[in-house]
Amino acid sequence: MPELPEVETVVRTVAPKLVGGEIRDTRFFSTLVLRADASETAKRLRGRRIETVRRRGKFIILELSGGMHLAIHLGMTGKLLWNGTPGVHTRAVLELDRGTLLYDDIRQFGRIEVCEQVPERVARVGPDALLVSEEEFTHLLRRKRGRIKPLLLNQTVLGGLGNIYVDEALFRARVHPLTPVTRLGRERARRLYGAIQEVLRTAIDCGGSSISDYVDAEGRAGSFQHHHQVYAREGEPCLRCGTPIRRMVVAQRGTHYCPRCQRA
DNA sequence: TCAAATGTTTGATC
DNA sequence: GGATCAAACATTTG
Repeated sequence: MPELPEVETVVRTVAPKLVGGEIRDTRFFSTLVLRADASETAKRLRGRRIETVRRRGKFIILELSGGMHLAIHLGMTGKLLWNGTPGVHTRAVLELDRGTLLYDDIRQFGRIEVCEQVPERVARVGPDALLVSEEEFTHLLRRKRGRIKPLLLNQTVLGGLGNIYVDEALFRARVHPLTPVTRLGRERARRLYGAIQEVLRTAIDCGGSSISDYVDAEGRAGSFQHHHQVYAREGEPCLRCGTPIRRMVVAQRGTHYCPRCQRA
């Protein structure tokens, strides 16, 4: 489910419910999604007030009273649900004074971490893809080598992009996924920056992409999947030139592109 | 039965 | 130090 637009949507829908609330109790039905043991995690959370809820890349950060931090990464199938109904995939429950927050995760690639400081893995996340300036973005590319798609997926380089939005942004910028960053040039780097901003902003306006079962904290699906131009469109005509969209594997991820609009 | 799925980490190799 | 690649994690779906 979750790349930057989906995580942003979750944060926006869950923040008004959580901020100001107090964590009364917690329940964990899986140790897999926890980085520390359940009783220690519970102890660190009980009685804390939630002061802020924010996003950093694909992480959701809850700042709690006493300087405690709760970091949630949704992995591939994680969901936060406000006052939802617990089911077989419910891995954690936070009971607040004003309602209940469920963490559901089918595949359990997501992680919940509670510590005094912002966790190191969160601190390592690069500039946020939505907030980065054009200057910062092009400067960042100039210092790197390698192919553009793996680079954009690297969260320490740029925070928030995932497989869907990288493919969509590269298509809109007419950049081939295997293009060496060193050969991008000023013009295409600028185009890529613009495409990333446009795709992310439009996707957030749509409440994200619901490609399997993604929903926000209130159970609402997103609609950006209807605006996908290449992702999961293998064999279908390119919306710009009519050439069938191709799929290949790059960085071990399914990669969708138009062989005509995005020349190698 | 096999492949693929919105992600990250780890270890091997160049 | 980096970049690349494969494998692993766990579950569902086609």
